[in-house]
Amino acid sequence: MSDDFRPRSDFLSVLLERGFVHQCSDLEGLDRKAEAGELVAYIGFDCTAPSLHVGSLVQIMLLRWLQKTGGKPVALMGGGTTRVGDPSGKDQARQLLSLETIAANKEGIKQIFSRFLTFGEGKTDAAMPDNADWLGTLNYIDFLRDVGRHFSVNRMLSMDSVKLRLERESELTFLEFNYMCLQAYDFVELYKRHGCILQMGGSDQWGNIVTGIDLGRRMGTEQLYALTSPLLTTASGAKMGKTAQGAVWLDASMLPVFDYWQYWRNCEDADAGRFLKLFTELPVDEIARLQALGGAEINEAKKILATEATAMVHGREAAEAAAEAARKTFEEGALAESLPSVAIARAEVTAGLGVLAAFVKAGLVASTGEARRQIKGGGLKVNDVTLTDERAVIGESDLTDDVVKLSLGKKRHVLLRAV
RNA sequence: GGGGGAGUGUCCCGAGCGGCAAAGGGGGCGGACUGUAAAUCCGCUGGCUAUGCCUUCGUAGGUUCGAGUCCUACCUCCCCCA
Repeated sequence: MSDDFRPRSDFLSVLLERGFVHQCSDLEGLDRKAEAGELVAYIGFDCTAPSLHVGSLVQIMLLRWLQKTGGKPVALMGGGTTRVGDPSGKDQARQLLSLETIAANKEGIKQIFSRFLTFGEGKTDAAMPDNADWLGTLNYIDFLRDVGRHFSVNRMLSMDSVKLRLERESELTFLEFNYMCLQAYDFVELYKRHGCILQMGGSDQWGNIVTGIDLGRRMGTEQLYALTSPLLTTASGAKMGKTAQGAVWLDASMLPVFDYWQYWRNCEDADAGRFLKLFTELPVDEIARLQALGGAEINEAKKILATEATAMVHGREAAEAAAEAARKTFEEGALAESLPSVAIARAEVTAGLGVLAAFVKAGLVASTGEARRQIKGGGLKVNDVTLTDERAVIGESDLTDDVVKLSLGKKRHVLLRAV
């Protein structure tokens, strides 16, 4: 990527300015296309999970910015390719999913996208095709003859994703090996169907995308383009979007809004500015000001990051509520109504609920054994009082407005609500 | 087809003379210090109705008072030869 390139299109201006671009096959060419208007670009998402998590957020934002700057975003559902699996350097071949699971996952993912993009039939309305539509009916012989002849095995063998597997002597099945052919074919197909000339994706997709461009040239499309976003890691090098509890889901039923807000609030200082640019839509000069805050003041920036990023996914109201719950919990030590809560039968409390069982029910610990260990380490609190006796019992006297607050460590809180 | 090697705590890597709930590390969680940060230090890191019981070392059998460890068969993966 050339440093002295100055984009004229809104689309690339925003992307470059906000740190979305890792590699691009031809910035100037793409810039001209974007400037001419109605740039159609796509990103593929596989359907391996019932929802999307923070790891896909950069990609989602790319599509959102495209739409905001006058382009047409296409979110390709990999209903077909999910049945194959990307080699992508992982040692383990991906588990093959059933058709029903894939269909269900697709539904969940649609929900997420509808919060970020405007769908419809208009010129800049987003579309969500599924490559199962064309891959599913593909005839093997026809595919080999029309498409397969354009692929060079020599080239494919030299690609990092493949090379890595070969070098590690880790098995790479023919099935996986074909993944990139199908993905390349998707690009050509989307060009034909939607006039899509740009494929975006994470930096690990570079090889696959370029293969698509290449296939396009051989099959007579116009010039296609590739643009990848940087692989996101936290300042200390960990992958984004994973916590001990699992992935940071963008679906409130899989991760409470409060926890989502907390995820951003707890990012490392060094990441705050970068994340504000990528995951919020605040103006960059405003972000520069926030980023410049030093010491404890950077917490203000992180709170803004959390609220803005949460508002994007869960709506402004829910985000404000999460921010308020956090403020009450951490800054006042008060009991906030909107902490994640778990319902429990009143009778259980009346009869006296053992603390070990209570924490397991709240989902804060995985087993009574873990609860015991945490108590020993001073990690569990009931209504902000550190537990010292694992045989303690929660009774009606512990309820305030039918609620007991259970805490694991300083940050994780759940309200147990008697009903 | 023939020969050689490997599979360990359901996060990963990895030690393991027949007494093993199984060394060590990474990761994670908790505590201290801070600012709900980073770095550092300390503790924890199979399950349970718990001085006991149950389930774990690829799968199924066997030898033994006792098997992750020895024997047999099978499964999976890797290497070499054909």
